[in-house]
Amino acid sequence: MSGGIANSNRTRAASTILPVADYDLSATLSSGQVFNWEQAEDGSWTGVVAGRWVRLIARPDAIEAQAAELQDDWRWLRTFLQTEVNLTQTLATFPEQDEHLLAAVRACRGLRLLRQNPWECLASFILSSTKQIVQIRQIVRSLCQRYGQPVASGGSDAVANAFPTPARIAALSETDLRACKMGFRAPYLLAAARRVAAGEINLDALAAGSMNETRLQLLRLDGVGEKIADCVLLFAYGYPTAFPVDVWVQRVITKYYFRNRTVRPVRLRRFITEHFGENAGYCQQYLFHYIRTQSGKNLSSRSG
DNA sequence: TCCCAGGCTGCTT
DNA sequence: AAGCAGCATGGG
Repeated sequence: MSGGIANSNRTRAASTILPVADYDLSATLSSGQVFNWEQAEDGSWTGVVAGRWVRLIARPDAIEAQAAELQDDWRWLRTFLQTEVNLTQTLATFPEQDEHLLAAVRACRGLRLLRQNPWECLASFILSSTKQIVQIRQIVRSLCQRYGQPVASGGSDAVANAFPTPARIAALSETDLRACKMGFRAPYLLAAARRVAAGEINLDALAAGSMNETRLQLLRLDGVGEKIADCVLLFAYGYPTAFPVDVWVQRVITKYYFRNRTVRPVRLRRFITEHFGENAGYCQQYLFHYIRTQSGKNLSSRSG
């Protein structure tokens, strides 16, 4: 379509500067949304996005990106990082008069929601159940190193590995997957990969449906319940009201908004919808990251 | 040693 | 409908 003449007018480079204010790259990449990013000694982060290795460096009001190869454009990265989102406008939609959420925003300002590939997100969170984030990272890393497509790297390593495709995983055995230490989650991941690879579930087409339609499709998968579905709806499909409730979020909402009294699921859902509003998912990520990094200790069930 | 982890499934009440 | 054991594996 676009011929060589058009391309020759464009700047092709292996690095770029993405201007963006209010972006805490480290908080964002370590906040339990993604599990396949590594931070170097110098503070830079490396990962694979849309099949391309990339190094990210936080700059004042910008993110510097270095790829392994020349790039015609950087939409794949801007989409992933969501650099066009105006954080001030998003935060302005948060509920006023919520001292706990305000404290989280003060402590974690610059935390962002990413826009991930649906398969990688779905597979990662199938592997997440009853696992600590550090362990999820280990499993995902192992899965990528063993079965992911090698891609050219600009770092000290010659290659990096993309997240394995549904077809690649579908061709493996449960034993192959258990070698990545994913335990009882192996059959769930394998079955999901096979159904996606067979076209029984089209993750790309789901983006065209409503949030509830997409949720129902995700819930058809064995090993995927409310929480994992909400993670995929929020982190991959970008539905701003999706609100994953894990043990941490359950704990913090019970403590902050219900005086530590037990809350039935229906009531909890109603509160979340009415209180957090149009960007509830963003609120959730701030609360989650806040309690895990700042005041997690006084929320633990042992001291609770 | 014991409890817990960005849960879900299937079996009991 | 709601409660609950079991599930693999590793961290604290």
